[in-house]
Amino acid sequence: MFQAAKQTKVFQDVVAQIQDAILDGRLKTGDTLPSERQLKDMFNISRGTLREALRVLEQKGLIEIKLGVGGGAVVKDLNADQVSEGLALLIRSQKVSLNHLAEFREDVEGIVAAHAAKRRTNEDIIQLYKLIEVARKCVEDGTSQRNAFIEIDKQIHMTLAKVAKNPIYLSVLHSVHENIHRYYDRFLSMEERELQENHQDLCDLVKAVEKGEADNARQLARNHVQRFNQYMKSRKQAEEKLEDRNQKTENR
Amino acid sequence: MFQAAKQTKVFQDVVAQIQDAILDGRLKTGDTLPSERQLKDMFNISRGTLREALRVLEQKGLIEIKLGVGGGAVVKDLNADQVSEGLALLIRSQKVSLNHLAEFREDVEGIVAAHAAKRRTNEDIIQLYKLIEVARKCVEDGTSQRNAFIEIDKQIHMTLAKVAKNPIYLSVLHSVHENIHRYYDRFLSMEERELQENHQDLCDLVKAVEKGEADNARQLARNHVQRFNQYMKSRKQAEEKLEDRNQKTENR
DNA sequence: TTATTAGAATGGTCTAACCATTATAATTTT
DNA sequence: AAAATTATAATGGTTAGACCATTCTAATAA
Repeated sequence: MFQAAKQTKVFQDVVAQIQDAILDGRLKTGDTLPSERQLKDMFNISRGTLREALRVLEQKGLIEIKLGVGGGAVVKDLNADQVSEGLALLIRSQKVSLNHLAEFREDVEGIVAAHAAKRRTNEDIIQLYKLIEVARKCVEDGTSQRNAFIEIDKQIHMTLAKVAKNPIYLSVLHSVHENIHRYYDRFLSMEERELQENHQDLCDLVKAVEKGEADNARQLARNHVQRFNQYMKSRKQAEEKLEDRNQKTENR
Repeated sequence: MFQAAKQTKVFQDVVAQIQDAILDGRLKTGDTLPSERQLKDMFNISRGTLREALRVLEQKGLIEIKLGVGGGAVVKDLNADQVSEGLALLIRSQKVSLNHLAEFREDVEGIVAAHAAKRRTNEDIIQLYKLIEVARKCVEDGTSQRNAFIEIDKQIHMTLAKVAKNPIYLSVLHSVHENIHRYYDRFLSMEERELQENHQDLCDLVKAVEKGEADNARQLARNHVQRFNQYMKSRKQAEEKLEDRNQKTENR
């Protein structure tokens, strides 16, 4: 019902003023703010207080601070980093598990694929097929290109989110991919056959999007992600069993 | 492929150390950190640098800083505030529109309802019916209780997200509700009939969840949110037309 | 017993200095 | 003249010490 009461702390007022200027467009992406020594005089505050404000703005992802001559606070382009950071903290604090993340990804990638199928343009399709082609080459080069394939896979999914034409999905999926990676990295070693399967998945998915088959695209995307997740979970279990065994051996 | 290189700035090192302690559980929710003057000696840094670190941790939502005797940095319980703040910035910077938000909400509330139908316990159902009952009373009291109804409606949706047993949905929906509110507040004035419709929607939805009818629950949730959104959009359009007319009058 | 007041601990802010980094200009070398 | 080197100055990063504002606690007074 009510809004938070007025901020009394000086640095919060400074944060609010600069943030408003950025969000209202008075400060645009790439603009450089005056130097700290100028700003402190403009706001009539001390440098320490100003720097606390800048630190907050930096953490919010609104500015980036560069060193040296010509340095200073530069207005950043807003992206999903903040949402991502939030999710990352939730994961590290063990409020979110791999299973939660996997389920969420299945659901959302399905929806995204369906929207993409409804809204794709010719340019979108061209871009998707280009990525598919790159992925194909990775598979051809064999398992040595595993990491490259994973990267392309991610790019294809992010491109689909773009094609879905709703930036919220882009932000959210970016966060999820960024954070699910931490699980992936630990036990990722796909076999050639699995790479091929995944590539085929993506081909079918893009085809469905091209044809505008929303429901089909949804299901294919879900299956693809599900397969990926299943693979990841079985790897994780295998690793945990191994750890258990090692632990028991140590305890003898 | 690579991780960010080592942080050289002192305050970042301090942030990392305290953050790790919190996320590893060495510092628990509610714990109070030593005073700034003690901490600065422990880290062997100046108070200014320490305060920059604390500001960052505060912005991350990890600590809360209290004034006065016995004050200091208190470890906060992690919740969806950060994800929410990120989304709020995306919206205010006009990278996300009401339509985007509405679509996202329709999709996600549908999924959440479906999961809830699969995972509900008896306790969940009891809690939901209690909320439904409160909502009924609001409708009975008429349009004066409009805001109360909206609040209960939100609570029911958030409860469904809890029942879905995946905290990511809880975080994400929290963000969406928090931010869609800014649109709502401006043009919200439901008629009695509309309140009743909405209440009926919720009744049907909870019933479907109770019976475990996932697909049905998904569809009902989607419809309910869609109706809400439609209502909001038409109100918005009406307001914009009015503004246009006023503007033209002024220009004469 | 209750109300008031004084004290002390703690965060908030200020000042003034020096260090570290870096783009640019000046200088030297080739 | 061109390229490499070096100095300069602007800017963020850090430090130290002081004082103010807030708030809990305990001493004091009613």
